[in-house]
Amino acid sequence: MFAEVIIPLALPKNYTWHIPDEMLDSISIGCRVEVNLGKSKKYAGIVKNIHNQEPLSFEAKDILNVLDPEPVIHRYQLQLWEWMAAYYMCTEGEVMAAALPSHFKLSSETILIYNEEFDDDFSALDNDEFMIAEALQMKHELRLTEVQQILDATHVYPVVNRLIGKKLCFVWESLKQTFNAKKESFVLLSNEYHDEDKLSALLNNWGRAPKQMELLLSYLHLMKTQGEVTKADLLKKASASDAQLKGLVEKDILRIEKRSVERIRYAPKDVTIDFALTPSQAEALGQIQECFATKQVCLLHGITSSGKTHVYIKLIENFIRHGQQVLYMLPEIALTSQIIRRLQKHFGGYIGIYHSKFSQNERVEIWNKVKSGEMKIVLGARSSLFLPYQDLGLIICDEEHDSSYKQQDPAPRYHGRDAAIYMASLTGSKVLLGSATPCLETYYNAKTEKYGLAQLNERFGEVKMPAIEFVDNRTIAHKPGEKVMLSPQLLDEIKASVAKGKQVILFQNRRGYSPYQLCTVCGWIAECRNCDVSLTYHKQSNKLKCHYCGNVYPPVTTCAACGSNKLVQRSFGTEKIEEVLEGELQGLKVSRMDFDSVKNKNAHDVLIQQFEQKKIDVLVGTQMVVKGLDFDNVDLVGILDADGLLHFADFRVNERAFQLMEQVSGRAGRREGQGKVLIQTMNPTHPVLLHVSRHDYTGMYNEEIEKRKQFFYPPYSRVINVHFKHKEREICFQAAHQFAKGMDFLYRKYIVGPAEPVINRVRGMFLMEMLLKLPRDAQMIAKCKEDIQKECANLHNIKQFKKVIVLPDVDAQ
DNA sequence: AGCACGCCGACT
DNA sequence: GTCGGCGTGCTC
Repeated sequence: MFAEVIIPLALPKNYTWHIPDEMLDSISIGCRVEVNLGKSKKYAGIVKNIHNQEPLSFEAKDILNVLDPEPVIHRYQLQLWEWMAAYYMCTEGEVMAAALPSHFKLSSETILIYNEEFDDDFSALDNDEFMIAEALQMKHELRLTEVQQILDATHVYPVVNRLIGKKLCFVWESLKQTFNAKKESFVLLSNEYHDEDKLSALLNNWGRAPKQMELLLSYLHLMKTQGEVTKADLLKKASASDAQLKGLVEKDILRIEKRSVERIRYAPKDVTIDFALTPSQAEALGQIQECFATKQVCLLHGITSSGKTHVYIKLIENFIRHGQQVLYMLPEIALTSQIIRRLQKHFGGYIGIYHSKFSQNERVEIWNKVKSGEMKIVLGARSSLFLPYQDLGLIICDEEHDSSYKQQDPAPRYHGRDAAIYMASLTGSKVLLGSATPCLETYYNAKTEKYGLAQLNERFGEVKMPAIEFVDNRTIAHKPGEKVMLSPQLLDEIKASVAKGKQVILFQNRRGYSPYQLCTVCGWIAECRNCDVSLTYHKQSNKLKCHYCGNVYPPVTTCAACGSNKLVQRSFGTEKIEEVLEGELQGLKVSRMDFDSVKNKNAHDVLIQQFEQKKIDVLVGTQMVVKGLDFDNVDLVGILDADGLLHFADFRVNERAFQLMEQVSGRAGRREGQGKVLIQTMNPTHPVLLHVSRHDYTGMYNEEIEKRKQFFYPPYSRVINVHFKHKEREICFQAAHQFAKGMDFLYRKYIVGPAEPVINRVRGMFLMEMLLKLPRDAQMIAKCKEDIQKECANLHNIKQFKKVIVLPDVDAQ
């Protein structure tokens, strides 16, 4: 018998291994197996299929080991992986790499083992060999990474090979098992003293060691109050030392036991729903349930602050009362402790959190609890789709319009929402998409009745939608060529709001201090060495930063082109706004929330809590302030540079700009009274701004959908964006054109480009892009994906294009 | 992703 | 003349 095995590598197809007879009983589809790949490397792969067709063109190697007594993933997950690889044009191995917590993805490491028969004569060894030999003699085993450290070099194979040749050591490939159950020491009373009489006798006849007696008494007290006592806890609460405890253990009064414990502390498992839905929420819930009777997917279009979460919570309750599991997906950065706390309050220990900030050990723990069905609700980012749900009833995809649902860089470049809908069709689950500003494609699907539609048009507690006002930047005095940062109107409004005890959020979609530094003499701009972007000056660190590759440069004081020192800063980022505000509004507390200010794990939460507790008057931030946050006391929101949101060459700009502004506006006046939004712009009659001012999603939708139809963009077409990357601009350019020529024959009328993107160089690689707008014909799209792959092979057969990287991005954002 | 094989420049 | 650089291709 043979097994088709998925290896977490970008192999073009799955490989087949032979199943030794003795493993036939223990192996099954979905198990991990240990296999050899290449000369010595070992991997843990997943069995996708078991069959008896002997491969003809090669001899299958034996499987070395079956690593799991039962499958780690379900059959439907293998189907999801297969679909994802085909749809998003990557390998199943790449999907596997994204899907499994890395502790399941073992790969071997080389270990050197000292040959004990060696006669310890190191005289014939050279310097490097001697250092390794010495270390080996002492430790008997060395990992290859340790050898690299000792020699301070990466290329250590020659030395290792010489040592093997001299029979000083041999090598061993070992799979590293990396999941460690967390162990904690518990303190227990020896069985003998469970007898009350013996215990009191012991205490009454206590001789020396008063400290030990004190500790014992503390222990007895803790045990009575808590039931279980850990060593760490006991020593801390009794402020005792290790030695005292050791004394008691040696006298066989106490004993210590190591036990595996859960890393994540779960709240008690109970459901508390302590609110009632408003009539409009109840109606929306009714609509959703009605939709689910006939449709698999339903869109909940609920304006900001309408209490969508309450509807979700009721719906979740329904599903888990039927014993089914629920996945609640959010974009990564909206997974704030605010929303987590809120759900935990209602569902306690039934809820598990899964996203990138969790350690690999924690992820394995959640994985297992989801698989066993113990965990009923998962709150997570897109990757939580890959967890092994055993009975998934519902997937909620909140803020479904958010573009960060689409994975960008490593393959699979999948869309969390779309993959969720596909997965739901495999598991027979329902999908609820939620948004105040649905993605155009989604709304289209709802309008054409592919999806159900539920509406929530009333803000919670009858809060009015904020009033939108524009500040016409053209009427404000400013230096030519420079942007208005803070208009007098805005400053006055800020002061007025704060005077009323209210809080203010200012939104600027740019971090840093100043997005570029310009030489006034010759027009030179400081740029990144690896990317075609201008560098942003960060005042706090006094550095220039590239926001594309993260490179940091010292600040420039003289122009690199003409040597003048007349450098000015153009445009402005969050950091500069923060500084200027602090100058303008003496005595007000201004804070900044962006990628730079919330780098470490807790900074974000700390900032939010400070804002909630009104320790901050004005919060300046990027996108981050828009997502997943809910503040009661904000009555003014300022959008500082609306034009910056409207000037991108992308068919989704208008949609995006509307979504962003509408979401930011939603932060104003969330509980009482009417909030105000002040938008600074050079173009107050821009159609998108008019729709924003009326909170008119449908108006924006109707206008945009017409354009999509006219220019054949989604939802009327499907787009695949093919990226080309190469170190040399010319080769990249030619390769893209060569590729397009190859596709031209069948797809002429669907090709846009190829063209150089606005940012034409990232991390030292030049970029080209070719967009395919394909009709919504599944067969044609499948054929086109095949042709892209073929054309890619053709390109790589031409020797100057061998190293051109071709990356297809299906349903590109 | 590794790792082996193979072809060209700077050293004893 | 060799050692070692990394470009190319294969792994069931």
